[in-house]
Amino acid sequence: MSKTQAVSVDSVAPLGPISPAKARILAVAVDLFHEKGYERTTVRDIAERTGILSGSLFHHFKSKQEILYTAMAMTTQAMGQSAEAAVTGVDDPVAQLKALILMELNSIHREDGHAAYVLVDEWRSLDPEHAAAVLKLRDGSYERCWMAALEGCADKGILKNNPRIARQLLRGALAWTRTWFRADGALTLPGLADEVCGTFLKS
Amino acid sequence: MSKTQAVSVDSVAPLGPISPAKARILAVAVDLFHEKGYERTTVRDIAERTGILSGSLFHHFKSKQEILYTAMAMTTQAMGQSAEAAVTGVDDPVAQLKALILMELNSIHREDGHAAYVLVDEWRSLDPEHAAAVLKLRDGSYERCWMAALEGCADKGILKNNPRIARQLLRGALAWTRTWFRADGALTLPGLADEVCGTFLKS
Amino acid sequence: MSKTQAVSVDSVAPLGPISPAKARILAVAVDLFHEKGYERTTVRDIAERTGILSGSLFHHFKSKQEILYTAMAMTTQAMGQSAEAAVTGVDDPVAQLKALILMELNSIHREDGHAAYVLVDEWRSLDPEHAAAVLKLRDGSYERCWMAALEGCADKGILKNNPRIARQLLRGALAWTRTWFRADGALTLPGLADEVCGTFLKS
Amino acid sequence: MSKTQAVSVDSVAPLGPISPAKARILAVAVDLFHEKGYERTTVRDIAERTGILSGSLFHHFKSKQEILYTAMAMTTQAMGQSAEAAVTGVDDPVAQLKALILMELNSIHREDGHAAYVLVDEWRSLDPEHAAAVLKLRDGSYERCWMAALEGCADKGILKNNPRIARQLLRGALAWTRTWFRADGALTLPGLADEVCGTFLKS
DNA sequence: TATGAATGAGCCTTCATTCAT
DNA sequence: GATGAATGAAGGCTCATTCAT
Repeated sequence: MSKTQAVSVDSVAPLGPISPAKARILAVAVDLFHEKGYERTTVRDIAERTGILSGSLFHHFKSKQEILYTAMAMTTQAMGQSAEAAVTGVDDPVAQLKALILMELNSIHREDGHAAYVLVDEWRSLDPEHAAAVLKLRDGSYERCWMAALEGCADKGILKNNPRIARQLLRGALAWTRTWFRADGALTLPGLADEVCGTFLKS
Repeated sequence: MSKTQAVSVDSVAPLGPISPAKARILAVAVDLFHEKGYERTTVRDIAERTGILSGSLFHHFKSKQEILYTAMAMTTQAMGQSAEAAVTGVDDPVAQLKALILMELNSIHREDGHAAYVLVDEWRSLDPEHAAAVLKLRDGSYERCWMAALEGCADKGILKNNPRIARQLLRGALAWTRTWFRADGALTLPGLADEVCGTFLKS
Repeated sequence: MSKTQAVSVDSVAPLGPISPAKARILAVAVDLFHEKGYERTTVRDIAERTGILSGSLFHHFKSKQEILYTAMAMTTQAMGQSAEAAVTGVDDPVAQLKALILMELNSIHREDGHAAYVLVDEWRSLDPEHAAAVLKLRDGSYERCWMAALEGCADKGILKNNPRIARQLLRGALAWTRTWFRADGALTLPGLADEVCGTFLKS
Repeated sequence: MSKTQAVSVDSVAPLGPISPAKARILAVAVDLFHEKGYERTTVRDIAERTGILSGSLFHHFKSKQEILYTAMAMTTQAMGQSAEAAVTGVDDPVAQLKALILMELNSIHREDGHAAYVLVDEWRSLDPEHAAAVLKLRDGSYERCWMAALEGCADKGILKNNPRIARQLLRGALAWTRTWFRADGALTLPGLADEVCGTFLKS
């Protein structure tokens, strides 16, 4: 996917250090993007909820777009690290897969932030250059973990689909849980993870 | 979901007759929404590509929002009819499920319009009242077909998941294909439909 | 006043014959202008309440402005005739004055139309040329009657003010009654007319 | 009048502090409303004459309507204060009445602003809620002064009419002077005030 | 005469961004 | 770093008027 992009990534500034002020702005922005969407969230909304004035935002980010990009890039990095952590020291590909599914579900449904939502829902609001930069981050780490686990399962002959296709079907199915899943007595996040894992593996 | 909505649907005008002019505007709008998203599409964009002036749009639709609503409602109705057609005369629940999966994939990937994309991607741009009206349309027909097929499979003991969960996982997985699936020699739409169907059924 | 206007009246078409259709449109327009004001009344409002479509209005009047002008000019003419009728055969200037005051009050407060309101309230919405034409109509007949009565009173030494000033004070006082006077047991229109007349004459 | 209004005043923001920028905008707006009327004055007109761009207006006022409301409310307050000042320390009700008449005429005909014109002429352009708020301001102070003076005259038996009616007739007569009175050698504002006062009192 | 789609200028308002203080 | 007034380009929508049918 990213290989077919003709867009240069060089013009996108790398993720600099995140000061506490920046972090607060990002947290607010992510919540707001989740509530109303990027386009309908104004820079004033973000400033107001952060407790500063709109002009001050631009001392921290040079544009609204950069806020979105930073949020997505950070989330991507964080999820990459979570993925690495989830599979580190786990040899069994089935266990790896189960861990990754649970990790992705946790990212989506965690209560203290909506960064993973934004990563899916606001993709189209990201400029092509920024999108390419985020994709590059994602493919480097997060997706590598997934493909390793899936290919491990395939090698053992227990994956129902081709690993590439399985990955895409899984991604869609998991991302969509944000619209319907609510933890309750009957179904917990780990329970859902097990169920999804079982679906994609031969029983 | 729709049951917990406090929003009244009564204020939303029912879908009136679609004149040729309206149909042309809708087709253009759907393409544009797909290309750039609802928010970034201006009424002037729509008018220009339709070949009329922006003021003329408002003879046919009383607001930009109504264009979105009409497009979504029409697509929902059309998909409901396609779903009914797909299962009519088919008794075997597995065959029904296969037909519905293929039908949904066809809706998403048809070349002459992007209405199904819009139905998924622009959901958040729809006012609560309009959203409730569309949901009502969808639950009445389209989702009923799906649940009948899935429950049929479950009754025969060959569905891997609870029907409700299966439906949601399937919906996410299928909708997401819009971002990665491109028909080529190796994988056709019916081939993908078979593969997805097989994933969710015990082999 | 009209003498100092440099505006030519020639460009304003004289009042042609008023067909029944025109009359109905005018009646509706006057009511609407009274309810919402000229600017806030749309040509579609007028058409709708008349029971025709907006395009059809322009077969009867060549512009919205012409509707206003026609309504004002007709009202002016009608009030001129009422004034002539009120003083015809009356010799005593005090009786004339009383009759004119009552006539003006009746015009303002009649129940079957709001033409006199419009004449006062929408003056500023009238183009200078049309305004000059209406003024000319008014000065020719209506105001002549008033001045004759007031000068008659002055000649008898019973008018408190200079006739020109008295006329202006009276006009303002009477026009303003539209905002506060409501007929009830205590105060009728003839009663008010008597009271006003008494105010401006030495007792 | 205001008692029969069902409109709540609570939703109307109280008059905040008037910054110099706001004051300049208001002065310009009032002049423009006087020249062309509220409806025909565009926010671009106001901005241009103020020397700013149209977008900047909305830093100071949240809508065009709020500009009108603020102008009217300020004028109402100012006239209330003028009225209090005019009668303070004056015991004789005739002198009070004379002072109030002159004060009202001065407000209407002052050369440095047309606020009092706007107060009368653009009443109908004011939203019902804002109108109720202005009425409340007016009845609290301005009208109280008038009624006190008129009732004082009535108690002495020298007022020709019932005080309520006298007030309304006076208001109409004085407001209308804006259309015809021009100070010249023959008639000055104080001269006119005397004349009007004499009209309403028994000689 | 009536219709109603189309016109196109114009309106109020929003909003990301800049910059002097 | 923070402020908040100012910018100026759009944006959605309105509306008097025209005209082919």
